[in-house]
Amino acid sequence: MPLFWFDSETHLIKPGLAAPKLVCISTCSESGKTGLFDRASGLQLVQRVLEDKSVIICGHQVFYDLGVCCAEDPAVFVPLVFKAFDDFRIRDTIIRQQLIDIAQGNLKYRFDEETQTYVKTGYTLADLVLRLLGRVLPKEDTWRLKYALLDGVPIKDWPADAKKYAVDDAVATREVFLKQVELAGGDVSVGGVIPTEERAVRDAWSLWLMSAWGVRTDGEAVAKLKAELEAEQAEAVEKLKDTGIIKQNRDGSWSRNMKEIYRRVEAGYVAQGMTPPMTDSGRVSTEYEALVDCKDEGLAVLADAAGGAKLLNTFVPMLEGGTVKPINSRFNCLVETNRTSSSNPNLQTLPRKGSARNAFVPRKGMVFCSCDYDTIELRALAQSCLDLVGQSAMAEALRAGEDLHLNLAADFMGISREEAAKRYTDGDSEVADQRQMMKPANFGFPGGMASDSFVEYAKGYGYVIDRGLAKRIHEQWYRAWPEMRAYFQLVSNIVGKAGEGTVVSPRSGFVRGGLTFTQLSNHYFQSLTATGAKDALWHVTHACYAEPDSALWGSRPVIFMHDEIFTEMPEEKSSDAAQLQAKIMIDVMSGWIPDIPIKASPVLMRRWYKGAKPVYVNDKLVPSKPVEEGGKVKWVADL
DNA sequence: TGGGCGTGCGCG
DNA sequence: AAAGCGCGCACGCCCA
Repeated sequence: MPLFWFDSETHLIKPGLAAPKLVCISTCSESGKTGLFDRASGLQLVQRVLEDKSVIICGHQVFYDLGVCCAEDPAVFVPLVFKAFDDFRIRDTIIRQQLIDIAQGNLKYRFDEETQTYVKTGYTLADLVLRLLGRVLPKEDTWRLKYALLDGVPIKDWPADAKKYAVDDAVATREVFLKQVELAGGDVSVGGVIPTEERAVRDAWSLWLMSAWGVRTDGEAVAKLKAELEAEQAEAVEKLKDTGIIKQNRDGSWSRNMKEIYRRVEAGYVAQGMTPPMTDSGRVSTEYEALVDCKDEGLAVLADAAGGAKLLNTFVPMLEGGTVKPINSRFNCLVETNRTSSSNPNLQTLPRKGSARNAFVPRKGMVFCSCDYDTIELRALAQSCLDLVGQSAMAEALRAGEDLHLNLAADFMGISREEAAKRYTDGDSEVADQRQMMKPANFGFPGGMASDSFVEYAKGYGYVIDRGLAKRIHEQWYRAWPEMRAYFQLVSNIVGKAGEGTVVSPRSGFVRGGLTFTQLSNHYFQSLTATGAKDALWHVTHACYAEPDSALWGSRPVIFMHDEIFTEMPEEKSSDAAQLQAKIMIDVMSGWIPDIPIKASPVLMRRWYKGAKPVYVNDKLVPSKPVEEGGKVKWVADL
């Protein structure tokens, strides 16, 4: 298949405008022949190339360029672009390099031969040209950010360096691509495929579209949240301003005085005859627990105010932006585990407590659909055990429809699993509490956690236990899931004496290197979950954008949170759309985790509510809203 | 004044 | 024998 490289120059990206107007298209053929085309002829050319099923299309952050074309003429380009992804005809030099680097454990930092030091790994075109080709791609003082000035000017009248810069990028992308084929030991004649890249680019396209569509917030809710948080902070400042714990800046704002905080934490522990907790680098810890446990009145106030301060400073400005223009979080397709990340702003870490999530609202005429997988990482773990060690009690329990936390609680209480199940459904609070206490066991131990660390980990779930109890729970956990001994043995063998290993995931083919024992323990189930969830996102996105007959047509994914797809749906078809989304998610994940039942159920909302429960009226899924009833939250139809 | 770094914490 | 992971972000300190 012939390869074709292209790059676009555009007007600038602005908040709320992820795909700005096109100025020109530059191209490079497999033989190295270059071209430079104005907007109209460039679009025609890209269209022809997309239509030609014999061509593989490559770019550096190619999703941006494809998105720009789609924005120029959606009716023509959206179906063509999806078809090209369907046919695995798109390649991206960033994705390729990231996959190569993850396989070698070099994604974030790598050893630089020239300087003999570890350096941060970069992925701009200039970074890759320098690293792979050993030459400098001029980026400074070029036309890069100024192509809007040439919009409408015939290319024959462009300054020579403006033409050169545009073409150079396409040429450099080709050279980088070919070098990558070499690095990966591949064959250019079959497209130079790097393991899992063909799916990765589809995933990345889904995530790019999600970024570009963006998500809105509601002005009233944001203003209310901001006012509450500001009042709370002012109150804390009033209490702390004369203690030395905080100090006033020139502009009147207040900052923590770390020296005084360190001093007080230490003094507080010493006064109780204890040694203060330390950080890894030997400094006195100032985490929440330390601030509370040192029994210093002022630090207790500080500890309480910290959450609100973070909410106010990190999230409120972002939420305010969303009342004016869509929030275009950047979703990154690949981190070391094959999971995704989100930045500017990070929508994957919005606090569950507080009201930040409640500020998000769907666009007019739309409702939100949230659908997440039920205990998916444990299901992925069970599948991994079947694949790697040939058996899994966890898999059997899941196939029998049992509750993994409840099973563990029953074992621990010395009662039968049947009895525990009955008492739990009857609302027995002792069983419910024991079950709750087993959650950290099921979530922490698979990653290779030791029972001593479990004491701290359980604290986060609200359980204060001693080392002896932690050890007993750990042993109980091993008895419940005996395959985990073989699992850790296998992990240990792979990591070996060197303390570092490389693995190819059995189902996805994803390659990751430089793994330590605990990293690998987590890696198998985390990467398998990520593979399935991203693949599900691609199929949901496909239905939304490229399948006019689908119930999902016209819906738009807006946030992806590892095991959850959050979507905007036209209200009139939202019941069918939501149920189709859930079906796609289950079907796709079942392809990756075929031996374990997969569960996911959708819920509709007119605002982002945490923990929302689905509400059905006459078999139709309708938007849910919470109502307080005698101190309990009940979910009712929001019509 | 600005970048680098350590710390702590949000989420899954 | 021993072993939670991995993101992004803000703050405050340090050093140039």
